[in-house]
Amino acid sequence: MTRPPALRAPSPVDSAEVAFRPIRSGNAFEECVERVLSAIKLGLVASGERLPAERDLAARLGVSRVTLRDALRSLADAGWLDVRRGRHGGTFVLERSRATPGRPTRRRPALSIESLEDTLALRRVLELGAVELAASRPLGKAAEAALLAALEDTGSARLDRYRIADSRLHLAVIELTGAPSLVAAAADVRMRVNDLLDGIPLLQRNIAHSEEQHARIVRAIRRGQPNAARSAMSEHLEGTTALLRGFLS
Amino acid sequence: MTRPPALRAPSPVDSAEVAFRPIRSGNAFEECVERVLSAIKLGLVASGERLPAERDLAARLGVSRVTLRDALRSLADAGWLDVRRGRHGGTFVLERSRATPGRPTRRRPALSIESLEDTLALRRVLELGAVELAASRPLGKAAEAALLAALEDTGSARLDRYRIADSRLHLAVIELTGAPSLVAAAADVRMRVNDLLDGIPLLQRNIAHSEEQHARIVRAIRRGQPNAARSAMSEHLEGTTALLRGFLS
DNA sequence: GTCCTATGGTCCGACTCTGATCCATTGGGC
DNA sequence: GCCCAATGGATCAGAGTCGGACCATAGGAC
Repeated sequence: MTRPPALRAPSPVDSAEVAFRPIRSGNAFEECVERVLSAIKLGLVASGERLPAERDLAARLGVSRVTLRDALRSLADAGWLDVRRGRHGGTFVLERSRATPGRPTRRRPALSIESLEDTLALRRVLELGAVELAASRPLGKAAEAALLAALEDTGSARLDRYRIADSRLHLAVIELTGAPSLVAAAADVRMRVNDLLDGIPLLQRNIAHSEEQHARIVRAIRRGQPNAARSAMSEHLEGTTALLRGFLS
Repeated sequence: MTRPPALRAPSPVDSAEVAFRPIRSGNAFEECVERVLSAIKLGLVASGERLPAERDLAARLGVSRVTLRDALRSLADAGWLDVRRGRHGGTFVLERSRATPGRPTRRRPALSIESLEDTLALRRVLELGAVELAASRPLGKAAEAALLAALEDTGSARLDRYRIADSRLHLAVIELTGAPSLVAAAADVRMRVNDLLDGIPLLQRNIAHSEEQHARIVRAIRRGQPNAARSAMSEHLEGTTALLRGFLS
């Protein structure tokens, strides 16, 4: 079971503190960069795919086109995007050949033990709850196909692509709940976990282990077994949880 | 069990849609109003209490003092706050005598059946996960006292104050997890639920029923019984879930 | 080959928000 | 009684952001 380590006294949280937390985590430009980068890193837009047209994307993000363009240009400069004009132009996600890792670009999040436990707790709650809900709903043909495709992808992904395929699979599971807010929250927390994992080497044997667990999770969902799905997911999350605790504490 | 009604086909959710959702739900002014009002409506600052000083609050919210002041003035105009100068001045939460309900002020959220189910699903996941986690952690003296105090308050709250006391108790439970992100997410979703409940009459007999369930939840937490806590909470949430589905669908 | 259309590229005037500075009020300490 | 400290009140210059209009490019339809 994933429990906060041992019997550490529960650190109190004051709701009033939380109620007055910052309204926005940065200016519009930074948040645009963050969002688009997240979409790429979580595999929500695949390599080679086109982002929505600037006018469209700006409208969806609720941001002016000027601001969005600044963000896109900054990502293009950093080697994430390729921007092309013309009839069938657009903004395309580049193959991320790990060739431009020079610029860190990313503000590293605070790595305190508290924020680590905070992130892990939220992830556990969201992903366990979601997988349970997903397994207790009827599974449409299309949804099942998407799920299986995502599972296949993690199986065939090479080491440097594994994190993306893994994120995509987890989000595919959560999409099955049909609850957009749940997907959004899970995507956010997953980015936080990925940022933490960036500092840790990924081992081939971890992947093999993960793959068995992924298969179990998907099987339980297809069979409509919420409890089995939940416990399989719990075991699965335990892997990265232990890994992160070990490296960062 | 709280399940989406019957076997309705799962509405697909596209992660890419979710990834490009609006970056901010309004301008800085509106979000300040929203936050402060939430803190009041959720009972995070009680009637008669003082908000943090403007300079302090502005810094915490990550907003300029001018903007925050606009928001506070607007809330004072609407009868929520009393602003006083001088040595021991400040911004105080007024007794909300239900006397100023004339101005709706609040933009009513979209009441589609999808957004209702979305909100309920997220609430269920967050609150069940949180109560389970809370019950599986050691309970400090101070935390236990706070929990019992919140439970007392719901018991003695009159009908027009019940919603606040109820919210406060639920958040007190979630605070026990020690995970600020979880508290923040739960506070947000709870505001969404409260907005929905605003359109529905509150019955005395619903309250009596709720109180038994609250007692069961708190008992399970104090005894360190995660499963019991979870199922008590599940049953409890079922109440408003059925109520909302009935009225809004 | 010409035109049309979907896309990115550029600029401008208006509005919003910020950070800083200084003023006004009030109650307690000395 | 005087002064100080903690608070709200007010103003301004500058940066950030927006909405809209117009330009540039490239491929497809005819």
